[in-house]
Formats: sequence, structure tokens, C-alpha cells
Amino acid sequence: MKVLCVAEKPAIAKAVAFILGGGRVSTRETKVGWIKNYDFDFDFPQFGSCQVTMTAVTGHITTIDFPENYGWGKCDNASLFTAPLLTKYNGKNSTNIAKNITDEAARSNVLMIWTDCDREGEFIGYEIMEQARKRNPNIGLDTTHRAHFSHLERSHVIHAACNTTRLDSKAIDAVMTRMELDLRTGSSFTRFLTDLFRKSLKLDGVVSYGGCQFPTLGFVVDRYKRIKSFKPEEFWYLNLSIKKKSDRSKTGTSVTWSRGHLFDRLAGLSIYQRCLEMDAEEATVVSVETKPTSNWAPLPLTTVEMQKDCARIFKFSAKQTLAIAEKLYNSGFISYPRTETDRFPRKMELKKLIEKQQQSSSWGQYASSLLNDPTKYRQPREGSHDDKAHPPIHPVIFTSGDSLNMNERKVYEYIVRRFLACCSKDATGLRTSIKLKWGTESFSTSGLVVKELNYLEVYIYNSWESSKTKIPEVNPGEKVTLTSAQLSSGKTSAPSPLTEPELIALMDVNGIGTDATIAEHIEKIIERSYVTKEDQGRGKSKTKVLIPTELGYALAEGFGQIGFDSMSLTKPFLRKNLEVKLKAICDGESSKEQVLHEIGSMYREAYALTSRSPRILTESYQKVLASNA
DNA sequence: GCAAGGTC
Repeated sequence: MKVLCVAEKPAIAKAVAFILGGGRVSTRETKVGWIKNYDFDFDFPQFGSCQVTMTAVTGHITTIDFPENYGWGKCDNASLFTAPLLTKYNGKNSTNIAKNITDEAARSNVLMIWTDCDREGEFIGYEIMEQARKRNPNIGLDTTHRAHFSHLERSHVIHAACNTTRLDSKAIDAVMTRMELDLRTGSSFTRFLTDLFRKSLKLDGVVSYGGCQFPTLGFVVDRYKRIKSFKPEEFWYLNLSIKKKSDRSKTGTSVTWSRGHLFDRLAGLSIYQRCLEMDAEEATVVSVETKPTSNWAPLPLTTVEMQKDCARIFKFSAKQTLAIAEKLYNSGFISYPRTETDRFPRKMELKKLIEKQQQSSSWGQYASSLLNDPTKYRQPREGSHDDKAHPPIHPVIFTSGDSLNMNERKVYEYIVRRFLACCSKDATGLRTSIKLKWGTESFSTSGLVVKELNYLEVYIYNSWESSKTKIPEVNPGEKVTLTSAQLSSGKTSAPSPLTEPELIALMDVNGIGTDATIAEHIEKIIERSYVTKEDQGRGKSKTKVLIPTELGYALAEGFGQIGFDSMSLTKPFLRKNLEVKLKAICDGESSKEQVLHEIGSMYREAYALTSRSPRILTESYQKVLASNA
């Protein structure tokens, strides 16, 4: 028997081949430099002793498009909602990648899919099968084997090889549905918008619509509008400071009013006067409580967390961070950088990874202490996300960083420190809380004493410090002197423009894009001149913020005025709705045809509305220009 | 010249 195994990426093919081949693997080159064919023997319980070839693709092999006669300007845009679709190779290497599969499959009896165990992986498996059956008619959905694995631990991989199932046709249908809807809606609206803004407003460049681009823009515009419409409000609060009676110093400890802020000055004033009348000199300690507290070590690292942190710590864009992480991955220094998983598989040998970091002159000692001191190490916390395809991001081998540039070194160091931190105990401290009563009002203050830094010793990006000003040592029932008691006022301040980490977080929770694409969508709306990135603040507090351009603002406002059942294209609901329906397909609760019809007709209606009243969009733009003039 | 999803 001859078995052809195909993985989603070359690194997986190599790793699986060397595990199954037990080290006896011969390598053949292909026409595509980075893809190799690995030959070895393996005993599958399903087929007995087999000759195996393991190879890979690099993600999707094919993509969908419209036929020639539906090109830009050659047809009515609305016809794109019903136009026929064709499948074509995705980029110039795909032809050779596909041919390698076809050739190898022609000489094999069995096809076994080793793509990532997620929705897209299932579809890539289907694409591989389609190439394989071209010269091997025995291969089909009901004969193709599917290995299920989520990491590359040896016994897990062998178990996957021996316990194959079939490709999941529901997941394949869900991906087909997504692809078709994205293409039809994206092309129709993009052609319409581009032509409209070119003709009536002489605007250059492409004005694109994409189901992820627009909600991303919407988040930026939303924040901008909140800032624009912000009106500061005055508020009042009791501003109280106290000190122990025996304390001779003049300064007191400021305590926080339980009512927070009052927006009614007279109400504040009457409370203030009542308290003054009751006691203008002292307040009473109600309770003093000292409790152990902890500052939690971080969860295992996901792509989105890495991007948010690198933006916060190093001011890198999400795209820059991912590009650097990809380079570190391709050099073998870190694990696969695109993952949603924030829990390590229980069986994974984390201590072996820590061992490799002992040679570092910066964090090596800490790594050693985790291994040698049993009170230091702990199994990482487990988050609630698991993409069933990749483990959390972690360092694979140590590098001194000699072959890396400065930014690559920073990201590598961050990934190592994050990994060591999540294998560490939480930081611990003692928090003392004091509750006081002055007149009718309650106040509180608290102080922190850090006891053990633990993970913070290695995770230098977070700080948790003992309170600078010591809180007074008082007892319940004790009277304390008021060093000041005033009714103070302040003004609410406007929200800040959206930062990239905030945008990433919004996209993540609203299901806009994936770990691999969030950075691209942000980049895309900048490239389209819908938003710009601007520096805000100076020195250490300098951050980059996202501001909508006139065009971006006008698009969001214009589409907001066109009511599609209150489902504006710039809001995340439509995309979320699509995701929910795709999941329904995967769960067998809906079908490809049903979802294509439901969502497709919604977009067709939206397109009809928009194309019937193009002036809403152009006038929205002119209005923005006029108001900024 | 259009989308979003993989990956190099």
C-alpha cells in the first residue's frame, strides 16, 4: 500500500514525517523550493505496512472568481450576486503545488489529509482531494482519510495517524458559503463605490467594501464621533484627607468617597454641609481589613494578545508584530504564531522548553530557578479558547539573538518572558482596606504591600508595586483627624481616539477577521485612506491613534443613513450574523443553500437601496468636506 | 483595480 499524506504547511509535513518515519526519512525536492516530499515507511492499523509520502501545500491552493465576461465594467454590478463562479489557482506557485499533489496521488492508493483541524483546514483538505483525484479516480470524499491533531507531541501524532476519520463536508460547505458571499458582496459594492466616487467626485483610487473592512472602519468612526459629540460635564465630590491623631505631620492620606461623582452641585453641597455640621474635625474608622491578594500570571499567548502587547510595549503595528513573529517561526525559534489557543495541552513537556532558555544571560537564571526550585514552577493557567489546530505561542529553541535585528530580538524576548511568566506562580501581596465614616458619608482607602514578585521577576512589561504612601495604622472605632474636607469639582474628559490594541480587541470580541487576518484588515483601511494613523502625546506616553479620514467618515455616515433593517454595513452585526450562520452549517442546523439565500438576499437588498440613492453617499462626503473647510 | 481566508 502507498499512502499520500498532505499537510497545510511545510513545517507540519516535516515534523509529522520525522515522527512517523522514526528518523528514517528520505527527502525529495519539488518544483517549489520550500515544499519537500518526505518518503518513509509506517504501519497503519487501517492499511498495514505502507510506503508513505508526506508533503504539504501552503494554505489554500485555489480561489474563486467570476468568468471573463463578468469583469469590471463588463456587466451590471448587481448581476455579480447571481453570476456563475469559477475556481482558479491562487497565485503562481499554486499550479506547481497542485501538480505535485496530482502526481504523487497518481502513484498512491490512499490520500490522508493532515491540514489544521479548523474550518479552513477542512476546506483546504477538500482542495487537496480535488487535485489528488485528477489522476486517481479512486480518491473521493468517502475514501479520503483525515488525521485529527492539534499539536506535534509524538504520541498524539501517532494516535492521529492510526485513528483517521473522513473530511467534514459540513465545514467544507461553510467555507464555500463564506467565500462566495465575500466575493459577491465585496466585488459588487467595491465596483459601485469606486465608480461612483470617481465619476461624481473625481476621487482617485479604489473605494472598497469588504465584510471585515467596513466594521473595522466603523469602530474607528464610532469612537471619533463620541469624541466629537463629547460635552464636558462638571461634577462634584467630597475630597477628604485624614491622618492618625498621634501623627504630627501636616499631610494626610486622601480617601475615596463611596458615592464617587455627583453631577448635581446642590445635592453635593447639602451633603457636605450636613457632614460639616455633624463633625468638622474628625472621622471614624469603621473597619480595617488586611487580606492576601495576588496579581495573576498571564495566560498562554495567543496571536491577538501578542499583537496587543507588542503595540503597547514596543509601539509595533499588528502587521509588523505578525511579520516579525512569522520570521521567528520560519527560523525555528518560536512555535506557529497564528493561534487562538490559550491553554497548553496537558501532555506538553513545558519543562523541556524552559531548559533551553537556561543559557540566556538575561533570563537564563530565572529559567533555571523554575526548574530547580519546586516552589517556583506551576502548570500554566488554562484559558477558555482552543482553536484545535495550534498550541499557544511559545519559544522552541534558544537564540542569543545574534542573527536577529533589534525588533526581532524584542519580540523573541517578549515571547520567551511571557512563556516563562505563565509557567510561574502569581505575584502575591497584602492589601489593607480601611473604611471610614464622616457624618453620614462612607469613605475608603487601601494600601498594597507586595510580598513575592514571582512571575513579575521575569515579566518585566508589567509592574505591580507596593503603595508609595503608607496608609495609617488605625483600628476600628478609632477617631482620625481630618486634614482637609472640601467639596471639590472636576470635569468629565473626552474619550481618547482609538488605539490599535483597542481596535484589535474590538475586532476580536466581535468576530471580525481571524488571528491571521485582523492585522491585514487594519492595514487595508489605512491603504484605502479610510483612516490614518497619527502620533498622540509625547515621550513615554506617545501612542499611535486611528482617526477616520473625510472619506472614511463619510462612508460610515452615509451607510448609516441607508437603513438596512438597522443593520448598517459599518456595524459588526452582519459579520457576526454570518459567523453564526456558518456555525449553523457546521452543526448541521442549516445548509449552504439556505445561508447563501438568506444572507445573499439581504446584501442584494442593501445593494439595491444603495445604488438607488447614490446621492446619500456623495452628499455625505461633500457635507464632511464642507464642515471641515 | 474588487473580498477574506490560508501561508512563504
